[in-house]
Amino acid sequence: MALSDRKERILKAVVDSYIESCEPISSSEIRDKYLPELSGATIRNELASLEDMGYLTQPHVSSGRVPTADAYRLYVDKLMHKRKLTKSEIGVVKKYFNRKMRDIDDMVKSTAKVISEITNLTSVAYMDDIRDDVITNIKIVKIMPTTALFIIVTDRSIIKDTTANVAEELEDEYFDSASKFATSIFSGKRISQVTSGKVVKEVHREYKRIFDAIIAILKSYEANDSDITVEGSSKILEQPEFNDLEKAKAMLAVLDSKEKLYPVLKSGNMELSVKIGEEESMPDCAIVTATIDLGDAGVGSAGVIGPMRMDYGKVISVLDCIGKAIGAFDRSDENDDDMI
Amino acid sequence: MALSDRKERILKAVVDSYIESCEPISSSEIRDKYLPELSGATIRNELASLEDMGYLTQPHVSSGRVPTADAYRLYVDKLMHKRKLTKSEIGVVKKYFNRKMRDIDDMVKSTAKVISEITNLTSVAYMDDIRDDVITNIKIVKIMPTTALFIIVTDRSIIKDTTANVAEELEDEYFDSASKFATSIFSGKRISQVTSGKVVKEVHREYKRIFDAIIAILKSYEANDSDITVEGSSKILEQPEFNDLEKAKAMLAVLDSKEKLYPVLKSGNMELSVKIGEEESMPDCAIVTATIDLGDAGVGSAGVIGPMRMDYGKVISVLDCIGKAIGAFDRSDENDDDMI
DNA sequence: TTTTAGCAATCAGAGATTGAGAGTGCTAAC
DNA sequence: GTTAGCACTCTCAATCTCTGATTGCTAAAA
Repeated sequence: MALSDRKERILKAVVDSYIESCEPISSSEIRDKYLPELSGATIRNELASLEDMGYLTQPHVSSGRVPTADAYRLYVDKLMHKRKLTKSEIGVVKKYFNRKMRDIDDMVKSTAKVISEITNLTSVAYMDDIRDDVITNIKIVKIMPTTALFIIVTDRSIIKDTTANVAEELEDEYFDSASKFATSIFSGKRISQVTSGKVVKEVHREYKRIFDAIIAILKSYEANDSDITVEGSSKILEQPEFNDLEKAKAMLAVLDSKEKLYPVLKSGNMELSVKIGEEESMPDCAIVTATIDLGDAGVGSAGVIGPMRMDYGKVISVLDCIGKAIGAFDRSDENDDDMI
Repeated sequence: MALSDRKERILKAVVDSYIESCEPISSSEIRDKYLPELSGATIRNELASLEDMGYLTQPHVSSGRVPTADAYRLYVDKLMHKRKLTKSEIGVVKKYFNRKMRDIDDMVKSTAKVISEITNLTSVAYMDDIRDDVITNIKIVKIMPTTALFIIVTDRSIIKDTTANVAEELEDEYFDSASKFATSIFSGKRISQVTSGKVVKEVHREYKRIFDAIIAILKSYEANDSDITVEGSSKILEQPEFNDLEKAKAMLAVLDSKEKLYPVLKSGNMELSVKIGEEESMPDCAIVTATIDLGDAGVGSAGVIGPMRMDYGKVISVLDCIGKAIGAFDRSDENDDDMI
């Protein structure tokens, strides 16, 4: 059942207004600020009808209307205007990405930080898990008398893991040949194959310990919920809907705990996912995430967590812009004249 | 001016009670629960005297007494009983540390997590900065056609930094000799010396780009305030003193921002530091931190941030216990039979 | 001199009451 | 189908009152 054009305009006015002020809006306010060609009574009739259809509610009988989750859904899918970022906002993005990134972790943290700074919301960023990565190269390097560094390169990321407990008598040459052998065995295999024990079946006497170590390392990196970065969790408190201390507590408890956050984030796997009021652990919240391709560094996701009443147009534009900025960063890096 | 024994007992009763209940305590409650041999009137006289001396205040005239920062100071320094950890608490610590630690970061995060879990307070942990580390070994490894990994080993930690933009034609042998040469130049030098340009003065034509890359990497790791781990920041909201939303916001804003947190934590450099209400950015808070020696992995600090009204005895015991657990972990690691 | 009992005085906090203001739904006219 | 007008409902803030907690002071007792 499609809404009439007038109903849509009124609904959009309600959502726009509520996003801006977080106050229920009255019929007269809609007339004054958005639709002066209609009378208050007409708007009231339409509001009552929209309420019957489930798009609006009233906190109490003598207050204005407030959008429901359904209204936000429709708003995002159909009514909303995307808005362009301002110069200064683009400047902020550039500031964050026009510098040397130390590693993936640095990249993820910067991404979260810039999103939070521009949107003024709590942001999240994380790399996709590495189970489906395909191993391309393994190197083992002795860096201290009894310590070796295992470097496992995949098609999408690089794992560097220090392991102590190396016999002193093993020399560089041993690790060179172990590296070559390990590469020959593991390369082309998915990490999930390796950890499930499907790759190493025969006993490779000489390198058994090395192989065991590699498998142990990969296992420890699987399903790694601790790699979610959350930025600006205190910003959630700036939102009027979380002025209620109990709600604020519940919300922050989820943001604080990667275990609780993991299922909230990892469920959708789309280019752009907008969840509105769908998460039980975060009532009245919306979660907007986008896939971000870091090129060589891997694929991850980033987004924001905020009240349903968030500026979706801005948030989506920001995620879009950051995706592009990271792409540009990747390219500039390759054309850099810092080549060694 | 030393306090009489009776005054100390009364003061200790007030602090103990306030730590437990966060309620102002009245003279009659002190008598009933702590000092039944005294009468209410006598206690009232002493309370008035302690108030004159600056150890107590009254929220309002018909309420009980509340300790001041000075009272907590005296309590920690002199009156407090340290308390032993329970079996189950020690069990929690063991659970966290009896597993393979992936790297320093993993270690720091676990430390923060276990502290927060046991004390039910917000915890922090971080590694000391690396400026004074002495370089012992440098290795450069080609891991992809145009990407090299720089490994810089110091006396206290290991830096692993991926750098793209390597000319394809450079072979393993080149990096082997570059590694050896770099080690010969840099080893024994402090990182601060290298980044301030005091080491590389002559132009080493052949390896200039390599050296520049090393210096750039070290610079990016200096003064690294982003490596503070905060755990359980939402727990601060469980404390009654932060039921005031404005206070909670201010507090969380500091916890959220590593830039603001850095000066709070890095000022004291003692074995055990107890700051009570000394930080402007965190009024009514106490910050307890202890130095934690991770052996090979480096030296760091960990502690808690909470209301002045915290269970100091427990907190200090926990930090102590964790210091020991990490020491034990280090040793067990060395005697492990997983040796390669 | 120190301690204690008793009592008037003080003040916060919880309820109850009130009035103003906001906004609606309904009805009847346009 | 649209609009003006009005009675009705309900929240919110302000005000008041009452109760209970706790003190400091005074004067007597130890």
